[in-house]
Amino acid sequence: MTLESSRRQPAKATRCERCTLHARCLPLGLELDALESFEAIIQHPRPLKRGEVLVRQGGTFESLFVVRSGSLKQSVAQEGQRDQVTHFYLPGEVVGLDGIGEDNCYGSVVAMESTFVCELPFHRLEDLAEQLPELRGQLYRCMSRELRNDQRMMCLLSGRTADQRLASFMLGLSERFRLRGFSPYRFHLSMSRSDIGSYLGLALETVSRVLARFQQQSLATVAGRELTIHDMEALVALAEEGVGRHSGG
Amino acid sequence: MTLESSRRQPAKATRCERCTLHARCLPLGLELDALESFEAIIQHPRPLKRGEVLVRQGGTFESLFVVRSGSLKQSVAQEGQRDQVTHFYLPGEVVGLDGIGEDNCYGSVVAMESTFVCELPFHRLEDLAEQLPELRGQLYRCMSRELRNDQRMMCLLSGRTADQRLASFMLGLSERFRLRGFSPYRFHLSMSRSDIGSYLGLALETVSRVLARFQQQSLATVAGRELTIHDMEALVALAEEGVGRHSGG
DNA sequence: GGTTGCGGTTGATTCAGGTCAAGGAAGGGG
DNA sequence: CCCCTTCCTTGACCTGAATCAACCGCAACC
Repeated sequence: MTLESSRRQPAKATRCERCTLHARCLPLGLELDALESFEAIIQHPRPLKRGEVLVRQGGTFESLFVVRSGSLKQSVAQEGQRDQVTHFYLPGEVVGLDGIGEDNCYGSVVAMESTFVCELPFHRLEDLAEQLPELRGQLYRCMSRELRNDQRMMCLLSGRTADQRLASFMLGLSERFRLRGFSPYRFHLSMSRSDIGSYLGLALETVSRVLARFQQQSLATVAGRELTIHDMEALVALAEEGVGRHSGG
Repeated sequence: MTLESSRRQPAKATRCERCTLHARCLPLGLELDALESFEAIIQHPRPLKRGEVLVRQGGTFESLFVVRSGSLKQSVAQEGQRDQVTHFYLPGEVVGLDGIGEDNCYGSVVAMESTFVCELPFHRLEDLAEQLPELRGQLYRCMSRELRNDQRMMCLLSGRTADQRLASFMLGLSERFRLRGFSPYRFHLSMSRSDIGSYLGLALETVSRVLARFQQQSLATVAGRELTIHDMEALVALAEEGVGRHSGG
């Protein structure tokens, strides 16, 4: 379900070329005129404020979204259970791939701070992809990358300790920021401890404690939501370390 | 990496229409002549014996595979850690979607019993999809279905107890067998306790104990690898039940 | 027939992390 | 300014599941 069109901003022509995310976004590799056709289908819902809903669980699937600035989380509400955070989305990442080929959306997607997105109505994107092999390739690539990420996540959730989960989480974010041209050593966590806990399958208290421990060990500093990584190598070693018999060795 | 072509069986024309899985397979919804073009690209590697490798982790991605009979598991080997089972594949399911748009395969796929597959060389499939919107749609649908399954799995792995994981697992298998025309109440587990444990993020001893408990509670009977479900409703209730504060309530 | 090895079960023990509880810091609204 | 709420931290305690270990059944093989 998209935002009501009455609230949409007047269509400003988007120039992907000028976008700082161009090198990491969906239309990557499109020729000039292909890019123009692509830009023509982009819509811009009004900016979202912290806590606002972009996609409502169970709502009709109509569009993919690309984060332009800000960040969002996807969470899944299940029968009689607390919401569970399944994804965080940073600028340049595609929201809604899991809705393709289904009528309705699997989870809700909520802004964690002021957030701008580009909206891509899926039927128009599909039409366009029919003519642009490059775009088709990009779509497949996005989806399979997400499949691999989810699998990595499944491995993380089943075999690793709380420390290792947090280390992997921090390294993952660090890498994503680095790829987007930000510092991989120092960045802002837009999600709460509770979101992190839900995402990593830990109680929020555990998240808090592990972060404190990392700080004692001089691996990283966490001041509120400002994270500074001091010892990347140690974090990598921790994240990859095998434990026990069941999860590795 | 596919099996060496020298070992391939002579190309027998495949008739998807005649296949019992037709209604649940990739070419679903193709017109007659489209179906013929599809059948033309199908190859048949020789049948796999238990333990044989269909896809080797890190090998070049070339093909998707559809299970025709038998079953396989995907497992991921990580730096200094035990292999982790990430998927089980039953007849009609598509293997290899996570390799699309990457040079090499994310995990290894191994037969758990004598298994036949149809091989679809991806570049040929892509060419064909260019002409067949229906096929494109089916590919997207498969991938997004897998994305949703992985998310469900992530939720299962982070918030649920051992009993709930096993209950969900059994119900998931039951449903998959049902959809394929087999009994949802009584079926064969082609995977070991250790595979189940790895998949569900549990020690194999825990799997064994929980199964024994289910038996005591008359929820199901497990004789070796023959599983009989006695109380489907109770299992559903167990699987959906909220626990504690962190995972629900 | 004995041996070896794998898969599975069961028991005893341990511990990582969940739960409960209390309180502090920060931000927003009246 | 205070109040209220939300987020975070820290401590005490408890428990579910991992670990360690012994053992059984069975099939393959010599």
